Amino acid sequence: MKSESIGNYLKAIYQIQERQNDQPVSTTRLAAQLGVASASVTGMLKRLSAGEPKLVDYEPYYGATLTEAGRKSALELIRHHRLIESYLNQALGYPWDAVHAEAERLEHVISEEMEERLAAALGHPATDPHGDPIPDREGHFEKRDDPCLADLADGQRAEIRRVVAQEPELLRYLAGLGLTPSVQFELVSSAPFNGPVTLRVLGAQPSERVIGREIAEKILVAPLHSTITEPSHE
Amino acid sequence: MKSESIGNYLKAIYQIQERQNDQPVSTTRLAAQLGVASASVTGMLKRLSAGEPKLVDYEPYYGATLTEAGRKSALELIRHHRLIESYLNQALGYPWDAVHAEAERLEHVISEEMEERLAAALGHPATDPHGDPIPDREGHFEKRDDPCLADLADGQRAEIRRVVAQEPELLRYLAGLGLTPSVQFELVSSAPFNGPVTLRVLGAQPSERVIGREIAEKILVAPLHSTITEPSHE
DNA sequence: TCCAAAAATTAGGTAAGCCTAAATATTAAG
DNA sequence: CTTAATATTTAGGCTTACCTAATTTTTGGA
Repeated sequence: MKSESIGNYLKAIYQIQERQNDQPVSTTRLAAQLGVASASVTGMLKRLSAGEPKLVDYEPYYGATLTEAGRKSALELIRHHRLIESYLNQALGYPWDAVHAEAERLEHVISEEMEERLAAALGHPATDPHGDPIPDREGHFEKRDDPCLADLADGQRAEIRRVVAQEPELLRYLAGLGLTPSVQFELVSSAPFNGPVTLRVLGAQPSERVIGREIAEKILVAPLHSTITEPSHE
Repeated sequence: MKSESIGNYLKAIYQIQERQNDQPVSTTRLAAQLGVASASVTGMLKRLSAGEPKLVDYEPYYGATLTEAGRKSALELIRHHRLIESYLNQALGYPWDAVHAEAERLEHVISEEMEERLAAALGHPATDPHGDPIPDREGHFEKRDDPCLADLADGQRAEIRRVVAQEPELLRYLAGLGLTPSVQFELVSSAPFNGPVTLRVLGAQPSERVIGREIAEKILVAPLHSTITEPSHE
């Protein structure tokens, strides 16, 4: 990687593109994600699209997309990040809300050797503590399109697969509610008008949880086959 | 730490001062250690002695010494470095010749939390894989003044305490000879005119080793009480 | 279609850290 | 004690990665 800054741009472009079906990323969006001024982004995009190797395709006033080389670099950083998060959590006992910040700095400086050793020590895990998939060394990973908790029908059972968030406060809140990957639950009800979502955590006492819609959309799940249909009251 | 570069200057000044009884460090010496031009060093020394907090005392044409604040920062980095080396070696199975390079980058980015967790995971070790002492969080550590292997008298037995080197080739060479910290040996002879040093590794088969004087001076030892006096031939 | 708001770019600046070349200080040797 | 060699600093430049302010382009509504 040319520099830490360049890596951060590539990661940001990758992540934004991922959320918007590979559409070009706007200057403003990137600036917001990176916390820098738009003018700085314009400058960097020019550099990235001019340099050798070309890391992004950039069309002024239109947007930026990663080239294959840029995608490769972004995924390598993401692999580093998620392996480090996993390692900090599993080997060093970090709580899941603290791993992101540490990984954010470490991801830029670890060697290929360290990457390999971390992966090996963890048994080559497929996901990090938040359920985010860890790309392999070639940048491949299973692309899932899990529905979010808010998409479930009332009475449906599901397992938490992934929590799309890194804010420590939110993560601590969810951990406090027992809503972490691999936990199973049954959706009780989704209030209308984007109201709160009520669910029952299987095997927890007490089991009922009520969370806001916004948060429910950040929890990705895998519906379970054995759906128990509750008698509907109306 | 203000920046990675500043950290490297502080570490370098500390290490040079250590080797020359806290005497002021010259621009040229620092430049050589850091691999930068002398003019760059002059510029940085000005910054370091002007900034708040003041990290070095700098007298143009005379030299630089660390202030108490500079020493603190340098020792924190050194603590990071040695803890990381130890961890890489013990927990991740790195060979001792590979830990330095990785630690050199990681030392600048780990948090206080990670420092603590590494130390705890290792049981708060006193030395790193090369036998270098690890300062505690306050920057305190036992200052020893171990003699080097070349200082021993013929027939004297000793234990290797520390190997003052980070070049991978040299470290691999020594590991190949079985000359690593805590290994015990008996000095057979020190050839005159700075000639090679011959020794017998206790409990090794074959046990005889012959190393150059220069290398022998990088191996610090602790003489053992039970000295066996060989019959002197002349 | 025209025009104001929003988005993006250009222009001009800053700080960190490096560089080379030129100037100056110090030191050591005759 | 002078001078040549060596050490150090100053002067002037470069790149990266930011910034703010001004300008230009695009877009969406009346």
